[in-house]
Amino acid sequence: MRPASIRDVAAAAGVSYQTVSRVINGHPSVRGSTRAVVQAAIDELGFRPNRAARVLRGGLARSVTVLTPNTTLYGYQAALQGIEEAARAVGFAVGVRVVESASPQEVAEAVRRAVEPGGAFIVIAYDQAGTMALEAVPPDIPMAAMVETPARDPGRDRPWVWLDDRRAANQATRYLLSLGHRTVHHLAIPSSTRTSQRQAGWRAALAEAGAPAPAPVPCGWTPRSGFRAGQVLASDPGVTAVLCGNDDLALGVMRAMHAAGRSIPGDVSVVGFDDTPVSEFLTPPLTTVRMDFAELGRACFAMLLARAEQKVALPRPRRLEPELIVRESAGPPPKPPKPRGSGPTRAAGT
Amino acid sequence: MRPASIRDVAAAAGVSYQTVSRVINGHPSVRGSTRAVVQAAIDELGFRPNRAARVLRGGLARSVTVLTPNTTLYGYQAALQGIEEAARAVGFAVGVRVVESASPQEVAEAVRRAVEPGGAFIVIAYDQAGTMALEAVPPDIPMAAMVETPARDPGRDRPWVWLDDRRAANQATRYLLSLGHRTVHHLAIPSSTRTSQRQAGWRAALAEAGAPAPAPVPCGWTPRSGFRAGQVLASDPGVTAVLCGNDDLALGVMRAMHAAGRSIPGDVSVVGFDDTPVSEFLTPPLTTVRMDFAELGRACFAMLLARAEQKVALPRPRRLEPELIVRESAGPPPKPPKPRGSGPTRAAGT
DNA sequence: GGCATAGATGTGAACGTTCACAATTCTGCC
DNA sequence: GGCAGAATTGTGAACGTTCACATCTATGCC
Repeated sequence: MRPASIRDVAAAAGVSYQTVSRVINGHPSVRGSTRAVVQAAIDELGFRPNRAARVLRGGLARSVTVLTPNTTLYGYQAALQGIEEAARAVGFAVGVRVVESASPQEVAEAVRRAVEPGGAFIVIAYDQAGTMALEAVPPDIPMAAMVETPARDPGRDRPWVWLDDRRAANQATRYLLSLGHRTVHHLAIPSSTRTSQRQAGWRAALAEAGAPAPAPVPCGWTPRSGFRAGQVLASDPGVTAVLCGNDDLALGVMRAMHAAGRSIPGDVSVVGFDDTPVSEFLTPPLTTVRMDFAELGRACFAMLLARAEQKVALPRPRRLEPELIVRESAGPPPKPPKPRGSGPTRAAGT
Repeated sequence: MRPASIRDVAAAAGVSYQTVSRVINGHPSVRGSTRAVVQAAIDELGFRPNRAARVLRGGLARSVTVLTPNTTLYGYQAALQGIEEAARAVGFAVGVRVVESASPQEVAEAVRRAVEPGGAFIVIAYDQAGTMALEAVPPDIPMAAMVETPARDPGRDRPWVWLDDRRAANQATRYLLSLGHRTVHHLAIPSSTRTSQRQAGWRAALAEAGAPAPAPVPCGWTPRSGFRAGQVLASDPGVTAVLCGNDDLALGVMRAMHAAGRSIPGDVSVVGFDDTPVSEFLTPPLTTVRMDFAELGRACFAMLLARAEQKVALPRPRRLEPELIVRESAGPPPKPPKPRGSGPTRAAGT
C-alpha cells in the first residue's frame, strides 16, 4: 500500500492539501483548531512527508553526505560518529562517500557524482585527497569542512572547524623536553599540507628550547608503518624520545623498540596522538594527546546546519583544544653511560 | 544555474525527452545513431538523472541505508567499509543510521523514520538492538542483513550473511587445549542471542575434550571491560588460558595480567577475536581469529543488490570462514609448581 | 450596517522522471 | 508501389510537494 500523502491527510481532515502543507511546515497562518484536526489526521495515517518530492520541488533534502578519504582510521571514524549523532538529533540523513583517489580529476569526478540536488556536504580534509575534495565541491552547495588548519580562503560561507594540532604537538614536545630529553624525534603522518601542523608545533618547541631538530620520519597511518620506522630508530642510541603522529604509529614504534630490546619508557619515551580507546590499555599505557574528533564532528555539523538553514548569524569557525594525557610510556631519558660531553644533564621530571 | 534535465538534453539533441529517458535507461529500441547523438548531448551538458524525480515516480533510489548499533567497534566499522566499497562500485549511495536504543518501541520508531521510498536497508544485527531493527523493517522494503547466526525465519526474500563464529571459537579453543591447557576461560561479548555462537563453539570444544567448562565471564566490547574481567581472572592461579570475545577484550586482559605480574604467554595464554589492525603489533603480538567483516559487508551488499534488482536467481545465504592467526600471545601452560594430583600433563604443542 | 483590511484557506502550476499509449518511420515482401 | 508489421519516436499524465496567487472569512472601526 502506498504511504499516505498530504492529499490523503487533507481528505481525512476535511481541508485542502495546501493547509496540510502549511501545518507540516509550521506556517503561522493556520487556525489552532484547524491545525489540531490536521495533526490528528497526520498521526492517524502515519503520514511522513516524501523527501523526494520536497527535493524535486527545490527544497532541502535534510541530508548530509560525508566526503572522507577513509572510514576506518580513528580520526575519520570518530568524526563520522560525531556527525551522525548530531545529524540524527535533528532528523538529517547521513551519507558516506569515500574519496580514495589521489588524482585531482578523479576526485573531482567522484565529488560530482556525489552531488545531489538539495543535499549538503561535510568534507573531512586531513590529507591531500580530502583537500582536493574540498576544492571540488561546487560553490552553491551547502558545505562545512574539518580541516587540519585554516590555511587559505577562510570565510566565504564555508565554515571550517579544526583541532589545534600545532599547539598540541608543541605541548607534547615540551613535555618530553621537560623530562630531560636532549631532543625529540618525530614520526609524521601524511598531511594535507606540505608541512603539517603537528610537525610545525614539534619543530617550534625544539627551536624554542634550543634543541637540535632531527629530520622527521615520513610515515603512513598504520602500526606497520610505525613499526618499520621504529626498527630504524631503535638502532640509534641517540633516540630517547619519539613523538608519533598518531597512536597507531606509536604502537608500532613501541613494538619495534621492544623487539630490539629497548624498554619503554626506560630507554625510549614514546608519545602518541589521538588517544584511541586502546591506548590506555597498552603496555605500557600510552601517553598521548587526546583529540576530540567526535566533538569536532558535532561542531562541524552544527556549522553546516546554520549555513544550510540560512540562520542570520553564521557561527564563527571553531577551534577545539586537544589535551595531553600523561600515562606511562614517557619518562626521563636513561642515564648516559659516560656522563661527559655535550652539556649538563637536565633535571628529570617526575 | 539549474542542472540540465532530460528536456534540456532532448532540445540539444533534437529529440523528445522520452527518447533521452530511453537512452539513459538502456532501453533497446533506440536507433544506434540516435543513441549516439543523445549521448553526445548528455556528455556535453554534463547531465545527471535527478534521483529525487526517479524516486518520486516510483523508481529505486539506488541507495542503501546501513542500520547499525554502532560505527566505531571494529566489526561494525569494517562491515560498513565493505558495504561502502561495494556500493560505490555500482553507484549506490550509502547512508548510515545508528540504532542505539534498547527499547523495541524506540528501535521500531527509529527504523520507521529511516524508511524512504525507493530505499533499501542493510542491517547489522550482531546484538539485541540490531536484531530488533531487523524485525522492524517493513516487509516490502529491500533488505539484507549481517547476522550472528541464521537462527529463525531464513529464506523469505531477505538474504542473510554471517561468519561462522561457532566454528572459529571451536577452533581457537581446541588450539589452546592442544597446547596443554586443562581448560579455557571465556570472556563473552554481548550477543544477539541468549547463548552466542562464539560461546557455543567454545563450550563444544571443551565438552569434546572432556575439559571442565568454567562459567563464561559476561563483558562489554571495550578494553576497559576486558581489563576489569582480567583483574578478577588474574587472581585465580587456575586460569592459564583465556579466549576473548574480541581483540579489545584481549587487550584489556593482557594489560590486567601484566599489571598483576602474570606474564603472557608464560603464565597465561590469551586469544582474541577479530584480528584488528593493532593486534599484530601488541606486545606480545596477539593470537586471534581473523574475521573478514569487510568481505562480509561486500557479500551482504551483493545480496541486497540481487534482491533489489529482482535478479532471477537470488544468491544463497552466504557463510564466510574465519581463520585462526597464530602469533605469540598463546603458548603452553606453565609447569605446575607441584606435579601431583589431577591428571597427567598433556604434551605441549609447538 | 458597511467597508477596509488582515487572516485563513483553496486552486493551479511546476519540479524531473517514467509509464502507457499513440503516432510515425522503416523493413521485407508480394 | 503498396501493404503488414516491426521498430522507433513522440505526447499526456502522474508521482508528492511547495510557491504564487486567488478567494473567502473574520475583525476593527466609523
